[in-house]
Amino acid sequence: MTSGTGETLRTRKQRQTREAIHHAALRRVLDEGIDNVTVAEISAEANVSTRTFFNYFPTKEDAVLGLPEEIADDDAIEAFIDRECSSGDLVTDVSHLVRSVFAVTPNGETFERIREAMTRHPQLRRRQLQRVTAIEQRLSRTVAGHLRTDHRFSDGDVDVDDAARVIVMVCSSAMRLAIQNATRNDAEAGSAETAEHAFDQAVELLRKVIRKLQ
Amino acid sequence: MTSGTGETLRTRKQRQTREAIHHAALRRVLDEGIDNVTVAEISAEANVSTRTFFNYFPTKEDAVLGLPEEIADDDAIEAFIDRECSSGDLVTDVSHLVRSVFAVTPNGETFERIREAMTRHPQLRRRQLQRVTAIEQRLSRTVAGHLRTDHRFSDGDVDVDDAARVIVMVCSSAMRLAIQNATRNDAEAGSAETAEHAFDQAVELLRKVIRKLQ
DNA sequence: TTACGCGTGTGCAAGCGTGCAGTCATGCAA
DNA sequence: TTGCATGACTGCACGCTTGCACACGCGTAA
Repeated sequence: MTSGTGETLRTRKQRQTREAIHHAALRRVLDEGIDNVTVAEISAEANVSTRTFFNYFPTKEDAVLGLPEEIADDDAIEAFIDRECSSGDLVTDVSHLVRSVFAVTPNGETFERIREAMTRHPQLRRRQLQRVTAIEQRLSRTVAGHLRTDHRFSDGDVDVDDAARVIVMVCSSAMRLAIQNATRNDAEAGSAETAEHAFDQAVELLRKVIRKLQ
Repeated sequence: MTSGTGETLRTRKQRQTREAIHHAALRRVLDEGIDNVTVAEISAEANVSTRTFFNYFPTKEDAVLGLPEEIADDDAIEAFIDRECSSGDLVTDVSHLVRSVFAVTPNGETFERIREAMTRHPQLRRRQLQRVTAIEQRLSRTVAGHLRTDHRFSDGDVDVDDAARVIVMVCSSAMRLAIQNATRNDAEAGSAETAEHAFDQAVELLRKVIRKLQ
């Protein structure tokens, strides 16, 4: 009965509803501006009640951004860090970790439309930046676990939990900087490529400035 | 007619109203928990309409925290940086700058009660942390202006505006860390002194970790 | 096929937050 | 003292967001 990979009817309906709400929200916000569209209107266009709207997305902004079902859980983070954190450079590793949580790139066209909406409406960018800080605590726990195996932090000079929080904070700063750069009004017609590179550039910049501060 | 320093009747009444709302909010939230108190109840206790409540504070949380009338404006920041940013160490200077925006310590007892409320209700701490990021942009502009006179950044190696944003982000991370440390549930009965030192400790920690990351 | 359990959709009521417009008090100048 | 301009307080209407309770349909085991 399922068309895809063991996808049950219930699950499929759910995904369709989520996408219907997301697309309706994105379309109307791009057409009329976020402040001229109500949740009721978006819900009507997606054929659900407003109550159902909020079952799928916690805020109107999130519906426009089309958040993935759930931010990667601890296990996913754990798996990722095991796979990718081998460069030996903490800033690089943690930066990639922070970035991975948001690397849910939908198809190109939709991505561009979301970026366009974020550029036009600061509230959307702010919301996206908040998502970064929202996961800092969870990331800190994971990073702390891995710092315990790092020889540079085994001398007891600094508390490992504190160090992890600092590192995550600094790296997520780079992530926020990248988001800001990718959604500046004066940005050249960015394209996904620019958005892809914005993060790497932010990390590189972070590294340069740290060096100067020494 | 005015009791204090050229304070007109209008101004005095305004301050009294603000304090009445703040104290009512803080008292009831500490007594009953933030989710068991409505804006209507607080407003009633302060003898104003709910509409007036929101004329003074943008959110219920802000009323509990008792935000100062306005975050220091550009001129105030400018004056401060001229006065204090002379240590020759950018991390120190900018950190003090970030900190100064929040150095509106009310009298000790009220301060302790606010800290208690923040410790008990994460929403309050989150709100306080948001205030830090909210002023990052403004601080970045000021810092960028001063970086142009810094020999380390006159070589054109990195864009001054970008560098300023990175530095402010990193230093405000320290500020956020300090706020978190000062309002942890497992903190020893902190006292204002701990809160005072939390920030310096955070900056020192930041410096150590940066050194290890090199 | 039937019957049950559970997840999902919905309406309703309440609280939060804001723009608008009307009323009233304050501050100021004649 | 009087009169006016300005700004503060308020009510109202609306939109956002959430908890609760109920109804309905999907999934499943017999």
